[in-house]
Amino acid sequence: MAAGTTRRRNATERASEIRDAAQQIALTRGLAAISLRALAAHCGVTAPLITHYEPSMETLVATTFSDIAEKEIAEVERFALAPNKPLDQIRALIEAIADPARDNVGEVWTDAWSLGRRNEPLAEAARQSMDSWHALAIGIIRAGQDAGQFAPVSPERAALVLFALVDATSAYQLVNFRSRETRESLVRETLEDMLDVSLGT
Amino acid sequence: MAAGTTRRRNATERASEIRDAAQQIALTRGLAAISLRALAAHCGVTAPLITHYEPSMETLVATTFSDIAEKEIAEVERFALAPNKPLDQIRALIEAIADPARDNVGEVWTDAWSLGRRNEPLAEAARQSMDSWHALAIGIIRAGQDAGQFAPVSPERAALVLFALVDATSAYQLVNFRSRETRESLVRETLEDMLDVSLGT
DNA sequence: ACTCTTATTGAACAGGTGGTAAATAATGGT
DNA sequence: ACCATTATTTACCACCTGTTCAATAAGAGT
Repeated sequence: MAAGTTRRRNATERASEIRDAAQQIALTRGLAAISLRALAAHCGVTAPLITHYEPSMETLVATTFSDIAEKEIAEVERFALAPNKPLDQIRALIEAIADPARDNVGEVWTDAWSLGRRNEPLAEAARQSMDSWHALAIGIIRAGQDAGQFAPVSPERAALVLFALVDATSAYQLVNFRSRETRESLVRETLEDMLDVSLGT
Repeated sequence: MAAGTTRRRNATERASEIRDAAQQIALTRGLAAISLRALAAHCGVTAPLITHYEPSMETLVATTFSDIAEKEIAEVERFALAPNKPLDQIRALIEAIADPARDNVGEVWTDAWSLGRRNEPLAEAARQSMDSWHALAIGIIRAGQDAGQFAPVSPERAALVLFALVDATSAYQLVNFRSRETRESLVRETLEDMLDVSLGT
């Protein structure tokens, strides 16, 4: 900071700058790396100022996770629902989820489950975003069944299995278990079997 | 510590006391709670003494995880392989895995995936124990198929799906997503569908 | 120019983290 | 009874965590 020159910013602007910083830290160093000092350094500001805007790190971690997760869901939903036919939609969904650009978000999800045990707001945020994901999948699966293109399994259970596989492989990736190709085809082929459809590579 | 009386223990005894403490801390407060101070307090000893036995917290976390995971695998394996018929074995496997007494270990697994990203020895330990689990399941599945009782799916893929569901539901539990019954039946019913068998409740 | 509001800082606190060097004292061997 | 070994402690280090209080100063309104 240049001598005596303290930049002053309006509250809402600074607040969103801090939330942006929190998201960036979470995506690059994990949810556990969100701290007053890390945020302060990232914004070029002192620690107490962060406290002024975010009195509780616990809830900031939760809202940061929620922001990241909901943003991704919205993006994937837009991409997946672009096609008209359910078969193309489920293909788009799988394609979007498998995108390596999604890796960072997957890491944040694993952090959320681990930290959620001792951070109830975070646990609540995780449950909510999980429900959002399931709702998206269930909608597509129902439509496909109504069109007679998907096997008549329980949409709820199929969605549960789908994301359980997605989430597990996402965690596996953090410790480099198996290859990306193996992890991805595990999800794809199991979904193919469940719905009795063919998803492209 | 009473005045001037410093208990002195032989090295191997103290070493295993520290490792036991690490396991206890991991199971009750998570892998991330393993620290020099926590171990020292738990053993009623000063921090540098812990360093004397465990020069690296990073590797201690990894070995602690490995100890916990391998011990559980050995126990479950003994229980699952007790019956003779593969159908009874897979039932026993599922029953053992679903045991709520296993919850703490599940939490440690989720910690391992999250922390494994920045702790390579831990990641390596996770991969190894995952392979142990898969080997156990694959053996049972192969035997069942040889006996003509299980559907002729790829044993490797079936095991991968089985544990992906187990691992995901284990993570879900940390944030109280869905009920235990829902999580458990997700695993059981999917396995029933895959192998075309009936597993008791 | 002056005042009021408030964004921001500086300085401290108590406690946590892993880690090191050297002094202390208990033990086992002779 | 003495000595050598080594388990253990004491005293540090540098750095991290969240938090509080009062001082500072930038900006908005008049």
